Amino acid sequence: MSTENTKKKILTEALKLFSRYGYEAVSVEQIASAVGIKAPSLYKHYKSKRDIFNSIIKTMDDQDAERAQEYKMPEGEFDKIIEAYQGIPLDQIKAYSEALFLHWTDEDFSSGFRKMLTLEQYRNPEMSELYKRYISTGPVEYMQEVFRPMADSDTDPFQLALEFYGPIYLLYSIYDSKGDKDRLTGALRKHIDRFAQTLNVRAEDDTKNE
Amino acid sequence: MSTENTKKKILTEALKLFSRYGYEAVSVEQIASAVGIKAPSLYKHYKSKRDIFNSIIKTMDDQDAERAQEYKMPEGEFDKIIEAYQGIPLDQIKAYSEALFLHWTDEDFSSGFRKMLTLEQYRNPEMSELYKRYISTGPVEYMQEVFRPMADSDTDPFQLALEFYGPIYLLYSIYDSKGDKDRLTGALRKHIDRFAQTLNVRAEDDTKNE
DNA sequence: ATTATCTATAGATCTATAGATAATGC
DNA sequence: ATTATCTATAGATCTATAGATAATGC
Repeated sequence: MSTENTKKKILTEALKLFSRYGYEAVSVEQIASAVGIKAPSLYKHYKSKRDIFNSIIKTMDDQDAERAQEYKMPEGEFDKIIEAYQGIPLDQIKAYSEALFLHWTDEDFSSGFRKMLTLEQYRNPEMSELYKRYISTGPVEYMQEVFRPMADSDTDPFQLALEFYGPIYLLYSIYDSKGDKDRLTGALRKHIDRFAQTLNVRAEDDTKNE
Repeated sequence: MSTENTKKKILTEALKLFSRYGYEAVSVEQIASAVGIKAPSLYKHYKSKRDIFNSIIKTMDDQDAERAQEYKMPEGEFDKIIEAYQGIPLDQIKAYSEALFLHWTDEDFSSGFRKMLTLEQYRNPEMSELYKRYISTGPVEYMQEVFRPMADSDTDPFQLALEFYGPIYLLYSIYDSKGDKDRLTGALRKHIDRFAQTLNVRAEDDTKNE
């Protein structure tokens, strides 16, 4: 196998192990064994165990930047992003949410990365930040901005974001333990449909009461 | 300090560490140091590191059984429990959910236990089962049974359970990173109110369309 | 007198390096 | 000729035990 392939395989096998047992619980020997080499051979590719871990995070960062381009999401300051998303149709939010769900569950690397962050989230501020950004409060804050124009007196954006993203966040966990891709994607679609319907019903209700 | 107090302190300090770093990443010396003794002294109270871990789980099991009594929840077969809960008023669900939320976030032992399970959930089947039972699919299945009578053609119980419990499950995670108890308890209450309101609005809507 | 804690340490395991050997590429 | 892998091993750390010493309770 070529050097580059070995280096890549070390990364993916390490992620597999880290995402299951956590960084500290995985030995360099376990990683090497999964790759099919001896532990000392790893050090020709990475200068330390921590270096493998850091490379995983770097890889995710790079893929994330690529993905942002691919989805043609607005770039630049956070303020600009929000502005650009104010007029977004719900259909687009739906397609985007579904893609994101499959990304964090069905794709090996991203799914492993999410699980790894889940296991490392309480350890140190950097891991906590990454977990928040990708998986927990990040998406909530993002949806909050998306829903801001739809909010009224008794439905603040945070509440809407919570009710939109909560079930999705829970579906990640259900996927981890049961993993019926089609059923859960169906539930996700239904959830978004119902969420949109509720918003409409509420809006009509408000109009009636005026 | 008395023997029993030391034994208890070892348990709580170990849980604090396990819930932050994960079982494998915590050394016996770290636990001992948190208690204020040397590592070998631990072995007068617990026969191994794993024994401490098992005692934590045992303690949780016992507390859980006690709590079930305290809340006067129906006991016995799952079928019986469901039957007994069919006619439950939403106010009671609300109070129970709030108590459960504070239990898993605000109480040191339960909150630590939840975090520990979060970190151990992918490692082995036993931990996976406990995580599911207490935190993820367990509550979903439970709410599914509670909502079964309210379901109709386009709203299956799973969907309702997902939309009810999803935001609560997400609030655990938000609590872990931000931890504003009052604000998040408020959001929880609001969520349950809105959920109940939506059910009513939907029911009215159905009647109108008949 | 009994029991909790201590120091010392055995034995396993873990990360990482040194230097020998095998594989690969000009 | 260069580079990837191997064996051997240093040095740190980890769990757990043995036996000495200090603290506690009749």
